[in-house]
Amino acid sequence: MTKRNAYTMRDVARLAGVSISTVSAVVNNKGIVGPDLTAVVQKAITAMNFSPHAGARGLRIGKTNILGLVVQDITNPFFVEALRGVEDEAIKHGYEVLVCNSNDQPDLELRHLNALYTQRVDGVLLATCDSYAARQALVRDRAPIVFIDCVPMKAEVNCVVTDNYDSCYNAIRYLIGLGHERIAVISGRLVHSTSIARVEGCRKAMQEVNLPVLEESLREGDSHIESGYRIGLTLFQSPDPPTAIFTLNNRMALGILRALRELQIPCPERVSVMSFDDADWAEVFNPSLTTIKQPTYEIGKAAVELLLQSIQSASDETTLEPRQILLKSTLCARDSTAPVAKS
Amino acid sequence: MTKRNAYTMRDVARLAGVSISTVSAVVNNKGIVGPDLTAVVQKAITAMNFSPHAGARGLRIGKTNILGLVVQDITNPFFVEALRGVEDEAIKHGYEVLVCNSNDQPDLELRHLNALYTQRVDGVLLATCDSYAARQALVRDRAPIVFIDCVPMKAEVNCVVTDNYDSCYNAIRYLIGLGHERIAVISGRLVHSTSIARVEGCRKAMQEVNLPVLEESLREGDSHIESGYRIGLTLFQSPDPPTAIFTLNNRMALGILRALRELQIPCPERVSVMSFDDADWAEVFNPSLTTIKQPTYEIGKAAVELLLQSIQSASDETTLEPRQILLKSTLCARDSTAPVAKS
DNA sequence: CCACGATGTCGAAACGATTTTATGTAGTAA
DNA sequence: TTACTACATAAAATCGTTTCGACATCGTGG
Repeated sequence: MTKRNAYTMRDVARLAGVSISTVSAVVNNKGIVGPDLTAVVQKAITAMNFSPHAGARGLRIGKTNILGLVVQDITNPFFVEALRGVEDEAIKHGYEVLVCNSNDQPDLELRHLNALYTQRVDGVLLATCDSYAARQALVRDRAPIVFIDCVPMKAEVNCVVTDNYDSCYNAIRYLIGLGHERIAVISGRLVHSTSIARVEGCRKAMQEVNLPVLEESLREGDSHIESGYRIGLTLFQSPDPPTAIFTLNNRMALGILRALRELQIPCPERVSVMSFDDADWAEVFNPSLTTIKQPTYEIGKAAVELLLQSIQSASDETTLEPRQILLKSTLCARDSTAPVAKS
Repeated sequence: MTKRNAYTMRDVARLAGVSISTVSAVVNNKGIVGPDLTAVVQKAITAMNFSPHAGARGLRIGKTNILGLVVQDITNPFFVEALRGVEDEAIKHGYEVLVCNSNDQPDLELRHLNALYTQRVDGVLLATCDSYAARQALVRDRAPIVFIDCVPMKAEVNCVVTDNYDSCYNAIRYLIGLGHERIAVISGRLVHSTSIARVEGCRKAMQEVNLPVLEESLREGDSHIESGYRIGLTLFQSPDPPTAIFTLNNRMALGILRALRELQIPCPERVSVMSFDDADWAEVFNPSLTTIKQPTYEIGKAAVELLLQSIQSASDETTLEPRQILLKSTLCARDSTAPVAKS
């Protein structure tokens, strides 16, 4: 069905009584075909509901007009919003987007990258799930690539990320400003460059005011609700629980809140909670949640812009210095954070 | 870059000292090449990091191994979870997925469908944003199609949906069982078959117990937070406010909850809230939200299975009766619903 | 009246894979 | 030895486009 009844340029040419190359010229409106013939061809095209075969076109011109996007976890609203930015920008430039979810599995990510290469996508956007694997080597000389959110360690690559370090530095400063001294930080998995940068930012802020950086209150989660919940429970069973918790991802914040509710610990009276990543429910929550909001949509958009430049320069045979784009976040102060209670 | 350095079968053949057809036979392991030669070819393939050009292959065999997925609104977690189901199942059968977001705009949806046809995808999964437009005509004789979630009105098509009618019937019965008589229903836009079916289910349950179906408490929203909020506000400014609210989508429930908080109306003491669509925050909310949980992942999975059958039968030239698959939902009773308060 | 760009159209050769047909080489039996 | 079967490989046609060079037509200026 798919191809049986599909009309080709030859059919159109026959119906219009012109040659194939004329049809091609009309389809790609090269402007070298006379207006009367153009009209005839156009009529034939619409009559047959003809649409050119992208695969054949791609084979000939060596370009598919498809971009690949590989994300760690499509379940995370962060990546969905980035995807929107990617898609909108891609469409604007006539590209389609092949979306792959690696589900935080490096081998699946690799498989996706290989599949994208087989499809000969013109470029790849990658939110890698393992900053230590040398992914960039795998795609080198295959297709231009731009990393988003999570980038390879110590490698000069094109990437677009939030300024994680600064964001977290500011977040902790904010908590310190409220009088908190016992601050727990719950990070995502430390194989992600994002997590590492965020933790560093937190550390810096604490050290700056000579707060002891409590290793036991720096916990590594896995970005899912369960880990936040579990860590929350143990954190409050310790003899000297924190007065503020900063989760480096929004779903772990949900876990913390569940733990608090279960333990009947009032927020923000006894403990302040703050989270990286904003979400639509954050404002409606009771108490509404203080968050750091990333310019998520813009990350996707900027990444595509960078990728298209990269593709362009590759076809020009010019070399382009890898660019690192850092985007600023916003601190959304709400009700889940409050000055530390006197004890 | 993309194609400059890309090796072809000819290169592999040259390196291995065999003919192109032999390489092809090895790549598609047809099992007709001797074991020793196969080894030689394999070595050449890995040495060159060769991977076949999907476009060329597709051109020849008339199959791209790509499926298209068009959704109304990728921002809605429902579609993300369905997407996961689609992708996992697609990968399992060697397909890639081209994801498109129509953003609830019929013209954008149409544009996406045309683009997918141009790409010659082997099949399309469509969550249409307008049940009244005759989308199926547009794709007929182009590619097999399976509708998910939102289907065209009065048309015999392949589709996979939740049993919306029954789900809502049961939901309202549940509220009635708690003693509620003044029940407000907030639907999504009534151009979606889902909304229509859900409203019908609600109506049936109310009529069955001779509850007056209050047209003024049946409000049409647009599935976004704002509309829930706005409707919530007006609903409680009416002289005789409802004792229970059932939103037919989870984001509108967020809007309702915001309105309740702003108006200082306690839930569930003064009003019970219930929502279609479960979400990860629903359980953590305060009070935790009673929801109807759809088998979202399964919808995606089932849709791909159906689509692959459809593709198969199309290439067999056999005809297949359109199938409608109805999946059951689950009622998750939590704290936001309670017996009606005595006044 | 011829030479000459300019303009507009066409024919044919790619692009990289698959598949059919043809060819070659052994091995077996008459 | 010859013929015939098997089997492994080679060559060529094909899929639907794009694009380059060729060709025809025409008006203009010499």
